Amino acid sequence: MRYWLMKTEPGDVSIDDLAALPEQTVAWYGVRNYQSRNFMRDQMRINDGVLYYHSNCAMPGIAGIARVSSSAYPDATQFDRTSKYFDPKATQETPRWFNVDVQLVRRIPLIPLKELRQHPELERMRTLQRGNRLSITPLDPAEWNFILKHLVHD
DNA sequence: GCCAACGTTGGC
DNA sequence: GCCAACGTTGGC
Repeated sequence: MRYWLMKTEPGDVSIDDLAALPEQTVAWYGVRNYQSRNFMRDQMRINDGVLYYHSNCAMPGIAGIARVSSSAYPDATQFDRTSKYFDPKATQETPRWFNVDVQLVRRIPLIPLKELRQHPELERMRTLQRGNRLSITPLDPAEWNFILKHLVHD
């Protein structure tokens, strides 16, 4: 079992949007970065833990706990000419982009980025590294445990 | 295969 | 809106 941090812009799919979706599940469409794609396609398994992160907004931080709820399959938006994620080089026979489904486990009071940076236990977290822009990053089990034990308050 | 130009990310 | 960081593209 692995753990992941997955970024979303709340203007796109916020934690509240996710909670309102059928099965509280969203296809993690639109990833167009090979490293992030490979994490989904090659390493994610059903029930992996996910920290649902709000980025590019007034208060960036962890907004909820989720889980991987499907294995990877071709991202439908790459074939959709009307989508901004359309990829003319992708075909049904050889898709380029894959996504998993992500299902909400629970919303939590937001853990702001500013707070994450205050804990030495988390200083090596990929997402906190200078210059990191990956929208999907693996988490150490120790980081996951620390966050759930010490930073999530009901 | 190099690398400059360009586009995107995302915190602030 | 700014801008640093970094990934991708494409000419050569």
